[in-house]
Amino acid sequence: MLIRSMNITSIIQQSVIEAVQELYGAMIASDSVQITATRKDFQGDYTVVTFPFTKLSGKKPEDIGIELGNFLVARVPHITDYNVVKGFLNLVISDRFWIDFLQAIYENEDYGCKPLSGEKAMVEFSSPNTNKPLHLGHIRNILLGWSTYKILEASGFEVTRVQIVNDRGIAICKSMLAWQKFGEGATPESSGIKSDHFVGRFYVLFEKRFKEEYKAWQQTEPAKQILAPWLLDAKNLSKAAKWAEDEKKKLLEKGLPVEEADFTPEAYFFKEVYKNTYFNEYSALGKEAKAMLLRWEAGDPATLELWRQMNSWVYAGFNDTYNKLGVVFDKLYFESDTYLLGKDTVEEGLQHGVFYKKPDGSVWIDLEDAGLDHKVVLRSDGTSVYITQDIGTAQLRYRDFGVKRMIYVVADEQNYHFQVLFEIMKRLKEPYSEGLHHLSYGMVDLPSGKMKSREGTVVDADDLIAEVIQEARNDSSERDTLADLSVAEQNAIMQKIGLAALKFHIIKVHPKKRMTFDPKESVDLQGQTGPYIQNAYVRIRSVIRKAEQLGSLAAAAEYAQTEPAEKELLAQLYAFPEVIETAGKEYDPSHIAAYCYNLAKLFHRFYHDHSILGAANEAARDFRLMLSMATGNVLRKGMDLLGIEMPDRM
RNA sequence: GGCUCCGUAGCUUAAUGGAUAGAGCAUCUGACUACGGAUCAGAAGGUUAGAGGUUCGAGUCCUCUCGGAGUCACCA
Repeated sequence: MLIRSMNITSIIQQSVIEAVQELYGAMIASDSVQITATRKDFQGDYTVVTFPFTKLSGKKPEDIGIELGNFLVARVPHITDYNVVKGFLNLVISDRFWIDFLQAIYENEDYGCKPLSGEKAMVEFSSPNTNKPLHLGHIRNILLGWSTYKILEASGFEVTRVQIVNDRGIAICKSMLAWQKFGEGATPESSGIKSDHFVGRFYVLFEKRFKEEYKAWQQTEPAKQILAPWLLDAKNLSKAAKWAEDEKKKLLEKGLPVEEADFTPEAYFFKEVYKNTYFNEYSALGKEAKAMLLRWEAGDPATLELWRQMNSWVYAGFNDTYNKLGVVFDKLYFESDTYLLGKDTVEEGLQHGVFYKKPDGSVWIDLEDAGLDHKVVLRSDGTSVYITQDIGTAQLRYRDFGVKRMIYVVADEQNYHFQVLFEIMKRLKEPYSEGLHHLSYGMVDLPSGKMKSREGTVVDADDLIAEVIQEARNDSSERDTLADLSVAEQNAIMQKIGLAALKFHIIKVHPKKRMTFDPKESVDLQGQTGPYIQNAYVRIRSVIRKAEQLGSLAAAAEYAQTEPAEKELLAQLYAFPEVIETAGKEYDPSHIAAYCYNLAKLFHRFYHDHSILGAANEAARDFRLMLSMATGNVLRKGMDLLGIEMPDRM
């Protein structure tokens, strides 16, 4: 009985340990027993690698394989046969085992998921700035965050979904100022523009006006006086020359004309070297924006009102995008509430010697023995920096929810920041410090190069979503499978297909890898795509609809001999819980994506080669129906873990 | 320059240290009076950036070189 409820691979593992002890008198650890699914070209279901046992037994790997094989067949009920190829012992599992397994799971819609364990986790994702709409980079972030939440939940955690909204600072002040100066009282309603895009336009407008102002200033006498000495330094000139070379190369690669661009040292100076200084010290617009930030910090009512107005527009727009992506949050943390947090902790840590104070009054931490650097946590004027706020926010979250695991979904440009943050939390002896994890993901590039919001080369999230849905619609119009449905029903299906294409295309890539996003490929509906997997599911639904009057499926129990295509499917279904476990342990949804694709592929092949409803006998038909139902459930669950919905028809 | 990450077919990518590196796209060839062809089967395409090393066994671990990215703020 116990054996029945245990995982077959753990049974094999345990049995191998016993075998090694009985045959060779050696104790081995369970992780030295390597068990994998047998490769397709060989006979068998599971493979034990016998190379590691050569030393302790003094025998050849082949002989060990034979001895272990005999032992396992004699001792383990469901192992019926074995064969040995070099150091690989291939074990054959009985059809009975697989058929029993299928009986046990085919109606269980939560197969693969663990019950709640009482442990709590938190996932922070999306976390946008409130000065412009969401773009492709946010989409990767959101998909990873959402999927991580789903996977952790399936792993038994109670998960809280949060974002930290960067709703304050100079960026939003730029949008506010541009609206105040140039907006003429326009609103998203009056202009008919989606409200977050509306705010984003003013951010862009600010940058445009600032550039014009800067350009004009460059012709003035003070500018020339600043430039002249810089031009005399040979080091500067060589830097400028290198910059010019790099820029020219980039243009050539993109096939853009080189002649029109300005690559003089002057251009380099004003573009790359002096821009920030100009903004901070000379710019009239810069001065106004900074003044606005000061008024905001001082709590000036009119400024706060404008700020609330602009942000509420942005939130309405964000929510619309989140809705389209099927994403919700349990709690929002606003930077305007949290940016002063952490200071008390630093003061306290200062007493305990975790931090130290420099003569100028700034407070630091020495992390050199952890392979890191010295890091400032309070400025000399006593105000806090970015990391101070993160210290306080982590503590606040622990107080709010009691979570011992916090996952931050943030791009890899902040790797160092999180290394430092987590090290600080450890030294502060926070009870959850071991459970902090940075889910770091690579930035998204376009075939034409990097996305840069200032250069207008970002892919907008709303545009992209609309585009993939339109592509699904175009493709569907060439078929007539949905003609009897209402327009609303058809639209709902198009949305599921288009989003599946987009989401799967992004989430199938390992998070850590920087990815090149080709819009043309993201709307593909064939091959290794979301719609391919949906299509397998739709086929299953269609068969089940046709089979509904058949009743009990009792004859499946009499099915005796499985076909290879069926066993491959069974073995893949059997692996589902383990895949969820791995994805959860590694915080890596791409495992689930690969799994779903492989399962769909196996099903498509099985479906093509074997008739389900027209099977030779009732036993085979019922068995195959069960197998289809189980596959459908797992596909739906697996895709749900990626945030992808399955249509019943398409 | 220091530190970190990445480099796999033309392109996008997969592979708890294990068998002949697995897919998809694109290219070429087949399979539709069909349980839904958004499918299936096949061909062709690889010195896993390069050189050493550890190991019975290396795409994976170690060292170096080359190429790309990120970071090294009293910015966030």
